Amino acid sequence: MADSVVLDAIDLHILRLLQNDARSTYRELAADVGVAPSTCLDRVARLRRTGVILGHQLRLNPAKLGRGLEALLLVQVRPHRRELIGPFVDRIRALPESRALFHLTGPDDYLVHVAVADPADLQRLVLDEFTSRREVARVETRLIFQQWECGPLLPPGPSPSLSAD
Amino acid sequence: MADSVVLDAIDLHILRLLQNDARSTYRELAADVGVAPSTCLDRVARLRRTGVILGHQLRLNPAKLGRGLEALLLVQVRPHRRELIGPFVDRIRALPESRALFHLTGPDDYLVHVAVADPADLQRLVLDEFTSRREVARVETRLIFQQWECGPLLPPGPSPSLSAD
DNA sequence: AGTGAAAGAATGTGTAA
DNA sequence: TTACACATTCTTTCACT
Repeated sequence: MADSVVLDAIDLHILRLLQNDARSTYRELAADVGVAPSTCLDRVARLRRTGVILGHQLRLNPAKLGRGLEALLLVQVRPHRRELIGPFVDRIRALPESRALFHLTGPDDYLVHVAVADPADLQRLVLDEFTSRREVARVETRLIFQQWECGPLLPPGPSPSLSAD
Repeated sequence: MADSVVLDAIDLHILRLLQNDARSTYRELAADVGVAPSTCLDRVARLRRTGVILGHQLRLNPAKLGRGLEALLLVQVRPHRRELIGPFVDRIRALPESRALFHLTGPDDYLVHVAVADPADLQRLVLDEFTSRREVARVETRLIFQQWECGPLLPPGPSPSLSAD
């Protein structure tokens, strides 16, 4: 499951187009890539089967949902043992405020990306859901001024621009 | 983009279902929610128009694309002035290794989520694209052991409908 | 908000390279 | 095995109620 899959120029072209707009139809993809629509269908089905494409996700605007303030919480869990971090991870993932959770190297064991209504809501979250837990030794809160998505994720290598045309 | 949007129980139900599977058909949504398919279409179109739904994103597996190592880079930019950070942000966003970029409060000005091939690739990225830049005062690298998506993003509070700005 | 029809897309089958 | 054309089925979308 962690092994690389062989992707040719057509696969990469399709992935690049789908990352621009995940709702493109197979007709549109086919026209851009220069193959038949049914071939595009086969290619995408294969990418999905081999685990390159994990799924389709809806991107929502947190501000429009009453969660206009986002923050990253750096969390130290002590002691850092399986029987404590399992329940910790489960609990954090289940919070409606949590957007993403990372287990990291370094002085902070976890980074939690949260979206809340306002500073008072953030204070409540930190006090009631983090520092009140026995295994949480320290929480450092960093507000997010602004965030950006970055370019499409594509394989590294000498020819990142091998487009099929 | 900061206009108030009022979401009723049907909107929230649709959003919850679409976050579970962004490829659900309007027929399936309609059956689950208990309205006509065309009503679902109208609701989703409105959520899209009002900016609640920002778009559909393809979720890819970085490991399958030869980027099996992910890390978070905490970056200090000195001096932290507009004429320096504008080009910095543009450059980082354009890197094929960048997945997301955050401008933060706290001692580290930026957090960059990157996906690379291996530790040597990460070392090259840090040295050639970060510490070699004059405005980058410090880079702290934290490897990602594991990461999790969290539950659906929904409005806070006991009231099923609200307005947000 | 719901109904039904027309347009369009997804998907399976057969077939040739 | 891989790509393609075609046919069938299902979905989306729009005019009307």
